[in-house]
Amino acid sequence: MNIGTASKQSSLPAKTIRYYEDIDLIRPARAENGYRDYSEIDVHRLRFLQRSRSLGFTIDECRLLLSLYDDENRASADVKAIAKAKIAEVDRKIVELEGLKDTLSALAQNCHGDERPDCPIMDDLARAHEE
Amino acid sequence: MNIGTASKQSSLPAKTIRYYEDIDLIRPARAENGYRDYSEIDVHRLRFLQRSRSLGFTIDECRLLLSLYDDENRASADVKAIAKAKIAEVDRKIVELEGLKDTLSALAQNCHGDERPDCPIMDDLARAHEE
DNA sequence: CTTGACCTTCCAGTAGATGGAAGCCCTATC
DNA sequence: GATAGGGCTTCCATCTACTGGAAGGTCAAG
Repeated sequence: MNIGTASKQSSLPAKTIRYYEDIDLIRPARAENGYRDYSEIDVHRLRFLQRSRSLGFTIDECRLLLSLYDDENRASADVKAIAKAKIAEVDRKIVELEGLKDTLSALAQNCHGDERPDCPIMDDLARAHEE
Repeated sequence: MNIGTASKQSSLPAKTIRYYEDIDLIRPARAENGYRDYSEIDVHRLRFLQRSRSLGFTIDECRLLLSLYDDENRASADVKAIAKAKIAEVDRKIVELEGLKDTLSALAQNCHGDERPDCPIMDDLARAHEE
């Protein structure tokens, strides 16, 4: 099938699919006219990529997951380890963002937010950890 | 002062400071030998940038904040609006990451994580919203 | 035969830096 | 005066994961 069809079936933009080919994530056959020709298996891999990317795995992690996907003898523990590492990473990001939110909220709360120029947010940004 | 000193005083790598100059965020004087020569005011701006970047403001937002910083007649409401928009953005990201974490956690929990190859995580990635 | 949708390649740009190479400049030491 | 080091300069490349667009080939319908 052509890239447009593969795109619909995998929920990936055609541009992205070509890019994935560029970085050696997937290598479709070519039809005689030079068009890419995707098999059902290719589409499965594309969907696999779509799903793992949407779950926040990086391209390199996807590469690793794909190789495990291809490996009949993989241990599920290997997959689980990657997932757990990703969970920990997501957790760290959440904590970081919550800290950020608290700081910003505290600043915004103290700002009267009117026509006057004096502003605690600006003061904080300007002071910026002068000791 | 030289860039090395400005770097220490602003907690920004010299590379980053040069980059900020490249994108017109700051324009230091030049000494006769061609070295960048930072004033106290420059360092304040650098610290301002360091702090606002660390609070998650984009470069363009920093640019805007800096112009407000320079504006004696700014309204604190303008600053507060930017901060509130950023808070909302951070909130959206947190929600998104929490959804991600829940999905990943559910997958990981169902995976026995041993030597056997069968793995619910892989199954999910492979199934990937086939209807 | 033409139109329009689809496909191809290639090049550039996004955000925000960061790494490295080649080459000055400055200070200290011998 | 020579030299060694550290710091400074510019410029170019690289990273992530795409996305946009131009120029042009292909295909099916009317």
